[in-house]
Amino acid sequence: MVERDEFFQVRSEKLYRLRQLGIDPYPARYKRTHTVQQALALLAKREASESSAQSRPVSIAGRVTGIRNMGKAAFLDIRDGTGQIQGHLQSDVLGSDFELLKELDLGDFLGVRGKLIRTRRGEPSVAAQSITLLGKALRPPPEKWHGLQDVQQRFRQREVDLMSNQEVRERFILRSKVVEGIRRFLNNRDFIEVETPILLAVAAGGVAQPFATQHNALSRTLYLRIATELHLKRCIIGGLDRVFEIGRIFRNEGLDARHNPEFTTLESYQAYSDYNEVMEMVETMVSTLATDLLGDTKIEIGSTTVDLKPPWKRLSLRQAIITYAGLDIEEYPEAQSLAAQMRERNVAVTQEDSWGRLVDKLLGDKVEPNLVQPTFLIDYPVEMTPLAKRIPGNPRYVERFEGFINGMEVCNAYSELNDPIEQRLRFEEQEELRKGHGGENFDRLDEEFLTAVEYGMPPTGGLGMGIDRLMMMLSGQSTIREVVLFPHLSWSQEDIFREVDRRVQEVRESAPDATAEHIYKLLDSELPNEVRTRVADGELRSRIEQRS
RNA sequence: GGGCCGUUAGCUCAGUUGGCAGAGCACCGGACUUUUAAUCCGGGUGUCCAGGGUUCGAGCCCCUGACGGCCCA
Repeated sequence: MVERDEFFQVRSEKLYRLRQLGIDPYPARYKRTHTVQQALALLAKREASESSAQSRPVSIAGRVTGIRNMGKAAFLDIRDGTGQIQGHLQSDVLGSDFELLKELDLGDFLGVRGKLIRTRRGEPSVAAQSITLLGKALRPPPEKWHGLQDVQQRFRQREVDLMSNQEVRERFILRSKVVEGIRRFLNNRDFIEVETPILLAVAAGGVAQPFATQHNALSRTLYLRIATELHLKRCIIGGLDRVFEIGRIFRNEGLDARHNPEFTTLESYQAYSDYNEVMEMVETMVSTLATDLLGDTKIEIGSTTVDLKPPWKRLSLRQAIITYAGLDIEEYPEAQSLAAQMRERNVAVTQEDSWGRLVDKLLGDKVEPNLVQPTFLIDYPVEMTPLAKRIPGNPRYVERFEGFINGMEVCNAYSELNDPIEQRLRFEEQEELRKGHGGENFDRLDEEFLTAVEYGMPPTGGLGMGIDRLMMMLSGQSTIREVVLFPHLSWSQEDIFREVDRRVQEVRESAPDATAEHIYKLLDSELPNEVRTRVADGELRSRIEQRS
């Protein structure tokens, strides 16, 4: 629904007047000769050479972010993606073009052609010889000094956030550079980038609930991937010795500061390697990114300083739990006895928790918050990790590590299990555990993957890294929403009304004779709680009436 | 799930003891040919989150709910 407020009205009228004057407010193209950055550089270069050479006019284009109107002259701030420059408009120079200024608003896009000058106050400017409207805005930008602050609106209308908050723009430029840096790093190490399917018959390779969707032509339920792991290993099996994928994965779980239902991961697999080499790669990669992009391995996250310089601390999971929880998991090999010990330490546990789940809770509750400086926790119990290889001589543990920074998990890696017989058994164990612990997530048996491993798989070091969490760390943000351009949010009020209207329509179509009262009663009981509680009775009734 | 804080103009925010709903920016009208969050003169544009309650009178007090932020689980 378009809001027709005062601002919209006034700007619409300007739009109409412009068209009356024969001006196209949305021209198809404009011949820009310089970006703002190029124009500024050109001016600086000319001034440095102190040549008196006559300057040629340039054409720049961008959004009008400031207007200082002096009557027969005006100064406009023009911003493009590379920077901001001032346009100096004078009525005696511009003639009829100067009339356009009356219809110009903050937020409009404008082309300015003229010579580069520096004003009396030293501001680099384009002395306009002509101006061209490139795109009229019908809504005003947010307050120019504070920008858009409302958190919900910032995420729901990220474009407004981006246009008004420079640090937000810079953060997403950094994100692009981080991804680019990872690609370059891996390419330099002879990895190739591949793309694997998102729609799958079995969402395996991780421990999470998948989203389900429907393939109409095949009459088949498909799942959105929860990991890229199994297909990447099939690439390794096929002889692509070093592969990686940076892509979106989907996990059907709640939203909070660290979780978005879709997020980006890097997974890499390297044949003839193991988790020790992957550890080396991770600490080198992350510290290289920090040095290249932020200029230092020391980064500020809130009030703490984290130093990403290698080597990172290595600590066995068992030892970490002994240190931070005062508990040796080897002394409590049964879920029941371990749970009892955990209760004594005020860790919330349930009767149904599996042993692996309990260890995971210990890790999350007692260990993770303490791992502020970069730390690799290594060697995990086999129960928690169906895809990793056992440690020779220590078969209760697998060669796995997770990297933690600032109390947050940022990566997970294994010496990959390449024994097809054991891999099948480990998957079957997961299926068994699922039967005993219905409320928990376990990995799923993927027959196509097992067949692939049966063709023979080299020893391989694999890595999964959360790009969003890496970005949180590198940009010092405490929520994932600040590093995802368009994060998922719960129902907006507009969503709620749309959903109500849709359901009203649905009922009417299936039962054309239904009375308003009947529809009300039906929807009152059938609307999902999330929706029903956010529609007042009167609102619901009036929306039903509207449709009758 | 629990605790704390918040929701007031398009945006950023004030709002006294319960007594005519405010400021800055933005916007509208006017002045102004080198400004820098331009300046000057004039104009307040509102479902004070919603619904109840107390009261002569509620933005403010009470209850319920919604939404959001932070902290805890």
